[in-house]
Amino acid sequence: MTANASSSASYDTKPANAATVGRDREPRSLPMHKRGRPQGSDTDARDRLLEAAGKLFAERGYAGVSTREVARSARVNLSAINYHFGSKRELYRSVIETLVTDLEPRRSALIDLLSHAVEAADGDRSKLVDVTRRFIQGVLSYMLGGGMPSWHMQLILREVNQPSLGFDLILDGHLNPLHDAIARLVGAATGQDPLGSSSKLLTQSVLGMCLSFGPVRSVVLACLDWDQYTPERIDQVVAVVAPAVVRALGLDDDATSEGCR
Amino acid sequence: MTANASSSASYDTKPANAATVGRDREPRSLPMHKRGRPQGSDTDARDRLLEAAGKLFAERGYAGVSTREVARSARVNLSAINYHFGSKRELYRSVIETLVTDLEPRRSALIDLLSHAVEAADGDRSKLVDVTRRFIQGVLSYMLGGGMPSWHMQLILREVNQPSLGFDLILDGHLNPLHDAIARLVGAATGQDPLGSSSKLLTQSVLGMCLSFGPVRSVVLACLDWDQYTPERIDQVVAVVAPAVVRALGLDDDATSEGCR
DNA sequence: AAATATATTTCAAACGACCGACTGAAAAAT
DNA sequence: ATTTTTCAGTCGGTCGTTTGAAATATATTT
Repeated sequence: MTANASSSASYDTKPANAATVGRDREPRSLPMHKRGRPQGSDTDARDRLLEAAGKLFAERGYAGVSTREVARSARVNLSAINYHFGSKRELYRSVIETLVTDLEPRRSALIDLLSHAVEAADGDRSKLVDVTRRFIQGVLSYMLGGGMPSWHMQLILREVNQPSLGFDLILDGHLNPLHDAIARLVGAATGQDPLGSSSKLLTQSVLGMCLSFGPVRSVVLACLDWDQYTPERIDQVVAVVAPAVVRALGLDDDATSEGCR
Repeated sequence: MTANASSSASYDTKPANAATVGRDREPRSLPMHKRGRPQGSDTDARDRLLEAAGKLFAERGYAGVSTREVARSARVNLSAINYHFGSKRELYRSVIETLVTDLEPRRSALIDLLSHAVEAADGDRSKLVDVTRRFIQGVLSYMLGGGMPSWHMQLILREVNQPSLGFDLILDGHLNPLHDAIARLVGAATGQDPLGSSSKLLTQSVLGMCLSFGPVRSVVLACLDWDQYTPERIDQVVAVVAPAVVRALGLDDDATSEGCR
């Protein structure tokens, strides 16, 4: 009956409840899109719950959001939460899991860009400069541009600032792979071991330069008296940050930009 | 004068007995804990409440902490919260207010260091390099070293990430003054207007390089497999970040370190 | 020095509101 | 027939806040 049923509750006579462990629902018919109640082209209640819960949890934190509020925001009945996820905690865990999964394309795109380009540069510092510029451009326009629901980064930062459920998921599934890829660029730029602590620390600095414009945007906006990011303003940020990162990585010491003066 | 704001109604001619709910509780007060005001040697309950509440709010957020928990953690009776602050919200506001006040010495020390040193450098780039190094050293050892309760920065970041009560207090009272002072250094280093948007954005980047090691420390620690910061590790961080900031500010382009090659 | 007043703190209990979780059913789409 | 979803509750618990009282430290006045 209950979707939770962690201990016993093996009612074999009853038809299986939907949400067992994880999102491994695995219905037999692949093309089965929607069964049951929802009419027309409306999306699944489960998906709506994940979306609404993600937004609310990012805005106000796990404890700051009630299940009733999530259900109302998702235009779904309260019981649907326990039906699909079993508990509020499991809902939160699923939100993080879905988040890491949804971020996969962007993440692997950035990682591939870095890995291939760094390898292709093969020590050519002007090419490394170009890689760095494109990487910063990609990261910032992703984080600041409206291409993705803005609560993604907010939820990540919240989990990073106060690790709870899902920190390991985010760390292993998202942050560490990104970190390693950037560290390869850093290593190529500094000539040091990408796995050494110096490279890791410098990588963290570079990441911090980007993060300060994304999740911690409130300070930027308040300081510059901006109400929101626009494409022009994002370009402005990129125009400042990208050269700063290039310099921080020591990639401008030879005749790449303006030469020695 | 009672610390409570609203409730006037001091004495209202009500006979002391026979008015309340008729609970006939015999005194039976076994004096395991003395009632009333404790001896003056102990710090007062208001301070203990502010300290305990700050720690808890920083750890788990406003909604994640109950007033009962704050009272228990401060070893203070629950009623003392409403006596001293009137409500949980007011307690939180007072915590932020006290935080900004307590940070005053460190803040003004950093600001003075920057203002005077930048003025004294008067364009001398090698002196600016030195200022930058000392500034980064000061910020990082303050944020990472155990010199101050670690929940300060955590609470600030929380408020910055999700502005609520106290965001304006923190912004106007702490972050903006610091930001302006750093912007002066940035302006001196780049030769641009410290009040221009380019300087402000670069300042934000520098701040981000430091923040990523402080409030967002969980990622650093997990990535480098550190359990905590030690003095040696802080030195290591400074040794990486300070030169990176110097380079990001473009302060190493002439004969400061190794010269043009 | 004694008496008094005031401010601080503890105590036990209660209030209504909300919370997460659960239930048993019915309805609708597949 | 099965699965999804809504509905209208109920359960025990916790929440923030309030109350009335007593006890004690400190300040002020006598």
